[in-house]
Amino acid sequence: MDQTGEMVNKKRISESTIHRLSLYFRALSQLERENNETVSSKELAKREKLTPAQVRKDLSFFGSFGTRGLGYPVVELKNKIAAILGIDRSWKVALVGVGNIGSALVGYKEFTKQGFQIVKLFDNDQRKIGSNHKGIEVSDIDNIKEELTESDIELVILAVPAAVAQFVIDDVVRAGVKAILNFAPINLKVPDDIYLRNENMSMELEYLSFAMVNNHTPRKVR
Amino acid sequence: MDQTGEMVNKKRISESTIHRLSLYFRALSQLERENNETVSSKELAKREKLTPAQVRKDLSFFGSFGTRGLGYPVVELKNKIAAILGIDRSWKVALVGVGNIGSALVGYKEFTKQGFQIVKLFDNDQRKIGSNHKGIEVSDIDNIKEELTESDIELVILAVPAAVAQFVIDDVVRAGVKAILNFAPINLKVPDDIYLRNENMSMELEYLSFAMVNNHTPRKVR
DNA sequence: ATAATTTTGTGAAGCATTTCACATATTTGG
DNA sequence: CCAAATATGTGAAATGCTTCACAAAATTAT
Ligand SMILES: NC(=O)c1ccc[n+]([C@@H]2O[C@H](COP(=O)([O-])OP(=O)(O)OC[C@H]3O[C@@H](n4cnc5c(N)ncnc54)[C@H](O)[C@@H]3O)[C@@H](O)[C@H]2O)c1
Ligand SMILES: NC(=O)c1ccc[n+]([C@@H]2O[C@H](COP(=O)([O-])OP(=O)(O)OC[C@H]3O[C@@H](n4cnc5c(N)ncnc54)[C@H](O)[C@@H]3O)[C@@H](O)[C@H]2O)c1
Repeated sequence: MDQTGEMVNKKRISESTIHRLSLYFRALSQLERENNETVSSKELAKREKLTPAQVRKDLSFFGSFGTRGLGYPVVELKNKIAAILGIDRSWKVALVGVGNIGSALVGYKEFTKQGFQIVKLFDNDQRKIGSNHKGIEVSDIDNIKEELTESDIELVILAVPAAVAQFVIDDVVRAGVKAILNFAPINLKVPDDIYLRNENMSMELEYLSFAMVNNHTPRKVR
Repeated sequence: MDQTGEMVNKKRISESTIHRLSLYFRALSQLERENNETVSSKELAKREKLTPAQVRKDLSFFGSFGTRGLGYPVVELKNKIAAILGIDRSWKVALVGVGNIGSALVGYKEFTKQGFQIVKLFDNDQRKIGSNHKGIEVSDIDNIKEELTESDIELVILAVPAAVAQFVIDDVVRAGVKAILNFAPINLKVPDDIYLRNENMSMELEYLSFAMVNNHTPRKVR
């Protein structure tokens, strides 16, 4: 370890590589359903609109999983990637803000399949507190600190209005949660040791708008 | 123009720059609400966790909007960025798939504020066709070609199950739409002249999972 | 009016990511 | 069993993106 507490010699993996691992995982799941034993970097690349070299380079950061002349074993590689991404286990998730978007996310099967289980809901609306969504009772946001602290929830999805998002995330952080996915269109301040990702749909619409107005030729889609 | 029909000498603007323009727009909207006349690249950067140099470089691709020693005029810059992004106008949008996520998106105020107006809904579920969501009647997907062709809709949000997404997008493309925002977790095939963006929430959760498991220190949040 | 301060705009340098290209390993076909 | 074909893994080159650093311009202070 060095002074910052970081592993020395541990290669930096880029955000793009991690995102592509998700794509590989998705393609491999499909290949498995189609009963393919092996897959080449060429085929894997084609399925996610990438290049074969990119696929091989990405995988090479984590080991060598293929056989020359043959390709990669589908199921084995899928499991390896799941382990790398940390989705070879289940994560308990709490969702804060059971409104339009929050309700849509509760019970989204794809999350559960990937190991993300929403097991707790919070809101501050008296009409919602105590009500039941997909078998989960909505808790009072005022109890979030106690309820999260004594739970094994490590991840929170934040789906509250932007105006209150900073206050709510402060509570979430105080409750000891280290990873947060935020849907509010605002730059939230959190301590350095918290992993925070933002989902910003307007951004993608604006990208499309820009592309149309400017006849933009993107290097690639995302 | 060169052989490909592209403007020659038109600088390639990176995807990252375009996404940051959205962030600048958002920060400038807030600065306007706070009655700030001007803002420096330093302050703008701070508000979106970027660097001042990045802000200035991004803006410099499109012109020189600031005053040395003073900064950028808030309202003027906001309008300039809106024009660059193409959101200084209104875009008519159709949404296909009025399910969990689709319903959440209909009537999401933030979209309307940025000029994206959802004016048409499509579904294939007989129970939903004819019903009313936020004042919009749900149309039958079977009529999409005619209804879109004779409309001024230029953008489609696709919120149907992954299993049918390719068929539905084929219909959307045939109807002449050139820009699509897709929520289904699948790589859709479209002709080269179609702008397609994918919104993939699992990817962000998986990124968080990877970060936690690997003690990942990201270069920056997104 | 002048000096000190602030802040932009931008080439150039530095850094990160992607693509190339090929040695190497393995399979496939005869 | 050998030759041809296939496909990985990876340094090196190419490309792309971010940060640096500073001249130039404007403001602010005296
Ligand atoms: N609706 C969409 O399609 C959409 C899309 C993208 C992003 N978003 C963002 O997601 C967030 C939620 O949007 P929405 O449309 O679901 O809004 P919503 O008003 O339907 O839901 C917000 C929920 O948060 C709850 N809430 C409010 N204050 C709270 C607090 N202090 N503690 C706990 N809960 C609280 C409300 O009671 C409500 O249930 C917003 O930030 C919005 O900008 C929404
Ligand atoms: N629910 C979520 O939170 C969530 C999050 C991220 C992504 N997604 C993705 O968004 C898509 C929709 O998810 P959902 O949860 O809203 O599902 P859903 O089943 O609630 O909604 C899908 C809607 O599409 C309609 N539909 C089905 N086939 C159709 C067709 N051929 N033409 C037109 N409409 C058709 C259905 O009738 C339904 O109303 C899926 O691809 C899903 O993976 C959902």
